[in-house]
Amino acid sequence: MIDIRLLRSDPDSVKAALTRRGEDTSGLDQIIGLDARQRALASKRDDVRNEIKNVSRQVGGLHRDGKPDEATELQAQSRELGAQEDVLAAEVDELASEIHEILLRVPNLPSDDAPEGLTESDNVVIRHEHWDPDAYSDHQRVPHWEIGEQLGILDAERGTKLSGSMFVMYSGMGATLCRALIQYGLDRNADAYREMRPPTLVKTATMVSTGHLPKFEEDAYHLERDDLWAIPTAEVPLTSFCRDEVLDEADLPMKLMAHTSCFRREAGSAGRDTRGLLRVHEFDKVELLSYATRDQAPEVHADILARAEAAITDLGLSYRVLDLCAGDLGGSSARTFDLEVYAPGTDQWLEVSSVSWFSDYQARRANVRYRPTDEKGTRIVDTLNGSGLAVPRVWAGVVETHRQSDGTISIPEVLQPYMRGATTIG
RNA sequence: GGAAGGUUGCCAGAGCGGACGAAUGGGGCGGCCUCGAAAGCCGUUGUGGCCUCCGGGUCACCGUGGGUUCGAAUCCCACACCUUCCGCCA
Repeated sequence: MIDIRLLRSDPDSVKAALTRRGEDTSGLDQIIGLDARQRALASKRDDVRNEIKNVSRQVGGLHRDGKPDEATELQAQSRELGAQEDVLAAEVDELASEIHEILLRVPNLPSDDAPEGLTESDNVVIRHEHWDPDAYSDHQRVPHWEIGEQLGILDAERGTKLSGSMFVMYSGMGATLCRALIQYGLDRNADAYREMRPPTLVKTATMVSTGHLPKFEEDAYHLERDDLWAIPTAEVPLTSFCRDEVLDEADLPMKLMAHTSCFRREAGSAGRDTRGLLRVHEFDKVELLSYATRDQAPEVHADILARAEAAITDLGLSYRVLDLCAGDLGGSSARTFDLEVYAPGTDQWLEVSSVSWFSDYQARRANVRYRPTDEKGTRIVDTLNGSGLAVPRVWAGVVETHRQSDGTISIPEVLQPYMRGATTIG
């Protein structure tokens, strides 16, 4: 959630920032108007309450002093004030919730550093790593779904039989490779990130905190009977890990990581990139997340990005780094770098990590604060996160990149200890 | 799923209709004492909103949401969560 006080004091800069996203900012004037009315009425309501308190105190005193007649008189007066208060309070509450509803749907202000632009095509490729377009041989030009079928390690048909399209089943060494990637993704970050294993089903409030609700309700699986949501990423439970808590500045930056299943309905993307592992409803991912002060945020952002890159590099994969333009940023993000692995078999760049800085947008929703060591009061933390390793697309990248001329796959050295020492698949 | 008990400030814990934003103890912070420390003594110590002539004023918050009342931490109702027991279960 953006800070309504900023909107109040400097509406033009808020509008300018949101315009960079391509947002329609006409709703903001509505908020400003509602906010002014809300505050005026609230102040009136408080005055009435103050009066009621005073009168009631006097009633108590009169009873003690044995003057019940005078007390009765004052009680009538207070009752009248009470009626006024009810009317005012109802109006204030209604305005407040109206403002809150609108505000929950206003996206974060993009960082000044985020590139100008409105669509995917305006994203800036800031670098390519380990990539040489001419370095690939014909035996690497086989899409992973074909490799998976040839080697019996990916069973798309049965995945569909069990759960429908865009659900997959890994088999044999394919499943082992999944698990290896997960452990590899966790172990290599265990030096600085505390491993967590949060619930995969969460309450509505938990989804609201990250910004996944109410705006993106269609993208999430909802278990109506229990009013629980299947998390689309571990970012959701980890961001709410410290919800409604006040942290010590000394504990920041707090760095957490978790492997979870992730569930996405992918509404509106039917028929797009649906082959193989490019887009699936359920997948595994290792997520890195941090709570930080505003000053610490840039360093943490760089750290998560570096770690995500190193994990891919050590798997022998090529990738590129994108700086997302203002218009292509996720609603909660102020700045995002995407990592895209090059998959030679499908000849596509596959997004495997989104490393984002959310400023205090998510933490204001989640009410995560910290107590600065050298000043009074509390401040809202910043949150940052990124995929340490997203299994299916990395799986695809590994299988296509490391396919050898005999059709087998050579397993990257870093994964071998997690695969019972195996060096090849097939 | 059933039964009982519980939820108060940083922690423990009192309060059970009126001077309670909340006793008392512990902790933290500041000071006195001391070469220094401990002990002791004194003071101080929640969060948030709005307004502010920046001195302060005012409102809200005792699990959450409603209700009763002139007045609710205190009474009533519902719900959530925790603990224990029973049932079920990997």
